[in-house]
Amino acid sequence: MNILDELQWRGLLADCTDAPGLARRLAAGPLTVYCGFDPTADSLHVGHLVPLLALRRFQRFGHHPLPLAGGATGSIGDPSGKSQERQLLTRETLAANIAQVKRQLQRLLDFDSPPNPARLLDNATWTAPLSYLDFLRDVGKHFSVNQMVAKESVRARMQDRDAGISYTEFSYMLLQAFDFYVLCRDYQCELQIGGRDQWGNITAGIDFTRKKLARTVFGLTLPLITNADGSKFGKTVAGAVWLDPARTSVYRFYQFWIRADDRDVIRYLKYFTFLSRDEIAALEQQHTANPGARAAHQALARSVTELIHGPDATAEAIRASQILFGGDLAGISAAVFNEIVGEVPSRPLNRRELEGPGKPLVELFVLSGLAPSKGQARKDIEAGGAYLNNRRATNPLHPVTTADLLFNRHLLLRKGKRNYVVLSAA
RNA sequence: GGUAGGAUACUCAAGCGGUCAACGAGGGCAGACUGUAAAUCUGCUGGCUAACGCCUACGAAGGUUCGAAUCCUUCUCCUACCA
Repeated sequence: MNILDELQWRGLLADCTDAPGLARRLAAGPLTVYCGFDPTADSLHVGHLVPLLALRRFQRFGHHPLPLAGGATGSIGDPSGKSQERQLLTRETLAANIAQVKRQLQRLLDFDSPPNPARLLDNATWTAPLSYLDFLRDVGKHFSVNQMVAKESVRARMQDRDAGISYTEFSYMLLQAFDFYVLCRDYQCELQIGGRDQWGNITAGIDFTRKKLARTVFGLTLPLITNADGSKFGKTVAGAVWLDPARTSVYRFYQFWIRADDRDVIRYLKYFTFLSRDEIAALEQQHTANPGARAAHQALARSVTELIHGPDATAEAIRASQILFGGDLAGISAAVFNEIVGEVPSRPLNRRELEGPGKPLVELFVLSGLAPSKGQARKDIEAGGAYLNNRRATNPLHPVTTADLLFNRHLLLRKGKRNYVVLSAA
C-alpha cells in the first residue's frame, strides 16, 4: 500500500494532476511534498486539519513534508473560494499571526524523525527580497492573463459586478506558483497538496515550474469537507472551531466532535484520525449495530483531541464530559467538581451579590453570558430550559443566595442540554 | 448623464395611512421524543418592566397628518433599460 491508496480509501483524494505519473514517481522512492498555510488568523482551525494531517500521512509513508507558512501570500489574500475582496491584515497582525501559525505547525508535524523530518518554511523568505521589477520580469512574463482570467477563483469574482477583484488578489496565484518553483529548485519538492479550491493555484505552479526548470511536478487536492445536513464544516454559532485552546477550549473542541452527525462520523474518522482501516471498519460495525452507544463518536472525539491537545488535556475533557452528561450531580465530591471547573466556560462572581435576599436567576443568566438580555433569559427560563446546579428552575425571579453555592464557591448554570457555565465566587 | 424600479429585523421576503415590534420562509434558541445524533411536533426569536405599559426600530435627514414602514421633499447606495 502506498500513500495514494491510503488517501484513496480514506476518501481524501479529490483530484490529481497526473495520477499514474505520480504513482510511478512514488514507487521510485520518497519525494518532497509541500502545503501552504496562510496566516489569516492567529490560529489554524479544524478546516486546516485535512491538509495538515495529509502532510503527516505522507510523512508516515516516508516522504518529506514541507509545511509552509504563508508570510508572503498571507499578506496578499487568496481570492480562491472567496466571494468578496478581503481587508488586508496590518503588518503587526500579520507578524503576530505568522508566529502563532508557525508554532502550531511545529507542534503538529514531526520535525525529529531522522530520515524524513518535516521542515518549516516561510515564503516571505524568498519573496520579500524580490523587487517588483524583478518579479514582473522573471515571473509575470510567464503568465498569460488570458489563462489567469479563466481560472475559477478569478472568473467567479470578475462575473460578480458587486464584488470584483483587486489587482492585488488577482496576483495571488503568481506568488503561489513562484513558491512551488522555488521549493522545487531549492528543496527538490515535487508535489503540492491543498484543498480543492487550490487547484488553480497549484496547476499555475506546475506550469511555471515546467517553464523555468523543465521539470515535471505534481499536484493533488483534498476534498472539501461537508456536513451531512449541508451546513459548513467546522463552523458553529460561536464561529470557527480553533486549534488554539485559548480560542476553543479543549472541552469545547472535544464536544464539537462528539456531537457530529451520525451520517458524518465514519467519514470523519477517515478524514481526521490515523486509526487504521480495520479499526474504523470495526467502529463502523459497532455504530451501525448500536448507534445510541456512540462508540464511533467517542473514538473520533478522543482521537482528534489527543492529536491536537495531547492525552492529558483530552483525558480531562473526557472526564468533564462524563460528569456533565453523566446525569446526577448530587453527591459529587469537591475534587470531582473541580475537574469540570476550568473545562467549561466560567465567569467570576462577586460573592456579596448573593448575600441577604440573593440575586434573581435571570440576572445570573445574563451575567453568565448564557442569555444576551434579561428578556431572553426570562423566556428561556420560563420555557423550562434553565438549570441551576443541574436542577431545572422555571421561576426567573427565583432568588439565588449563598446557600446555593456548591462547595461554598461555585454555581453551575445550564441552558438547554449542553450549554454550561460555572460562576465562581471570588 | 437620462428614465424606470428598489433599499424592511440574522438572511430572504410581505406590508403601501391607524388593527405593525411589523405576514411568511429559512436560520437560531428552548421544550417534547431520543442517544450530547437525525427526523418530527410545539413555543420563542428588538430592549426595559411582575404587569398596565414605555422606549428604540422598516437606507439617512426633513416635512404633511390626530396618527407614517406606508404620503411628500432632499440626500446616499443599489438594480435594469437607454446614452
